[in-house]
Amino acid sequence: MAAWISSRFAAVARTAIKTLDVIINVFHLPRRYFCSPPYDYNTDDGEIAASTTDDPNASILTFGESLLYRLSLRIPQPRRSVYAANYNGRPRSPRQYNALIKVFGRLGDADAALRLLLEMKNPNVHCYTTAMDALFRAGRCQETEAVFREMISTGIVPDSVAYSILVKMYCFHLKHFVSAHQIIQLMADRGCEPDVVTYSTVIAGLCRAGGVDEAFSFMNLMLKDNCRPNALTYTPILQSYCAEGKVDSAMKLLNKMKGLGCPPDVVSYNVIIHALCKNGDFDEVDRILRESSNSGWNPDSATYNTYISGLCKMGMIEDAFNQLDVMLEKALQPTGVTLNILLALLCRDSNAMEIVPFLERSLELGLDVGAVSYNTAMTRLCETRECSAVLKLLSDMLKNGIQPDLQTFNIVILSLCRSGKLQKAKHIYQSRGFVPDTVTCNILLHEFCLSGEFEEFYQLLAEMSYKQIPPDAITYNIIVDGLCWDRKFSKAIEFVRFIDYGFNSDHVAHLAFGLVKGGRVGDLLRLLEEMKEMGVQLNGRLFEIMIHAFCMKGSCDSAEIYKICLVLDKMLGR
DNA sequence: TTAGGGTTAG
Repeated sequence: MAAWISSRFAAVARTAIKTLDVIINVFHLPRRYFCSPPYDYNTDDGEIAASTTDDPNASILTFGESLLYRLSLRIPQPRRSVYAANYNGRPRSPRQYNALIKVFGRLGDADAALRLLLEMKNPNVHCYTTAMDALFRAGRCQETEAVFREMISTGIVPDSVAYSILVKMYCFHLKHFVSAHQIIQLMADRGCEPDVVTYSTVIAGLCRAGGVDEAFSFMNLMLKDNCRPNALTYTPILQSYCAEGKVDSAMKLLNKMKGLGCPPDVVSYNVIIHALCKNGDFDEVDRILRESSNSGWNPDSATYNTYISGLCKMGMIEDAFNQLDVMLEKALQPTGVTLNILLALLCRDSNAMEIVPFLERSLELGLDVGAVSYNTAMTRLCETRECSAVLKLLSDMLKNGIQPDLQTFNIVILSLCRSGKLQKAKHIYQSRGFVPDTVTCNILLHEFCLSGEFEEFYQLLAEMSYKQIPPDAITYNIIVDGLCWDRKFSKAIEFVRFIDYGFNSDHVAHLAFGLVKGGRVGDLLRLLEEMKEMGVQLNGRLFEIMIHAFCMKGSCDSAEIYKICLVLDKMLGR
């Protein structure tokens, strides 16, 4: 066994060294950056040292203070470079305003986009629609419509772009296709003909909602209205087929598209290549790439990122590096996504201490390091219980003007919980402007259970309901665990009966574990009897979990063994 | 009008 572990370790180490070599070569990183001593951060009580700021004389901020200060800036400051590079301080013409509104919309900063629109004297239709799009991207539907109405009230006649954004909102966020259709009819009535983008938006929305048949029906309507589809109209359909595992149907449609007058473009091929990679069908990917020039398309960085990522996921690291070479030989630039794929590999195979200097150097080189890169690194550091390093990276993100996303904060909260700093985790959750999701709540609920803070546990559940944060299967399991740990066994049983109309095997497993651990074998036997009467299948996995619970409980003396036999009898239907 | 809306990779 020792020899096997030793050889396995050697293989992992070789892969890690190779990964690092490739990253260093691709991004032209001097090797010394990977030999530097561990980065300097304060390991005491989650404080971030002032060395993370530019001012060497700055006082030491606690993590909470530093974070609260940042979070209190509800509206992120505009990136200076955006202004400086383009407009020497302020936008002047409507076109400049529009470009800037678009930038903020893409950065997810709808407030900044809206502020710019409001400071304009006479915004035109372009500026209004770009601001609408920024609000749509931030999920702020009511305000999107409000800007649309405001535009009309100023006497501007909405064009197909403005209507298409409303259609997009109804399809993607509200999933109300009847309203989307009504808008299309309304615009036609008002003399504004829906174009290929308007129709393609609906088709993409229907596909996202799982309605491929409806998408085809809608395409017939589009053809009836003399609007010709293009590659962008068909690509969401290809995507849906692939998501349903119907890669053959996707391939057939792809081959049919040329004859339909809209040859597939690089994105259409990328969708197919992604599906083939997921199935491990790399021979077919090779064939498609070999024939690309004859088929009238050129692979781009996304094509190779998809391929390289697929190979990495299948553990084919050598092949992945070979494709990276091909990509670079074709003079395709490695993107932020390439960086993230390699970073994920580095996180998997290398020492966690290499990750921070790697990110720092990537930034220095001007690589497209974004929230995803930091999240990948922080997840790894959270797994290795390096909470201080996670906080250091959060600090770096803020310092470098990279907007943390919800996933970033969830990783930080998890990391704080795992290192016993529940108060600081709660501090983030309660910060002004922080919008938690199901994952945030699951992390905290689980932690409240572990630390026996049941009052907080029930309060958070009430908040989830109040804030309309939907629970998922993990939340249900945590609730079952929590009720059992709080010795509210009857409520736990009642709850499992209630979820999904009764006795989901995953939740039952949690309940069985809690009942055994709480010494409520009688309740468990009655539960198993009830399930049997209802025709619910009792599987071996459930029994394994219960035996595990008995073992965890210890004291496997004759009385406990007797109880196990009772449970086994019940399972076997005796 | 060389501005604004629909498809892909982590």
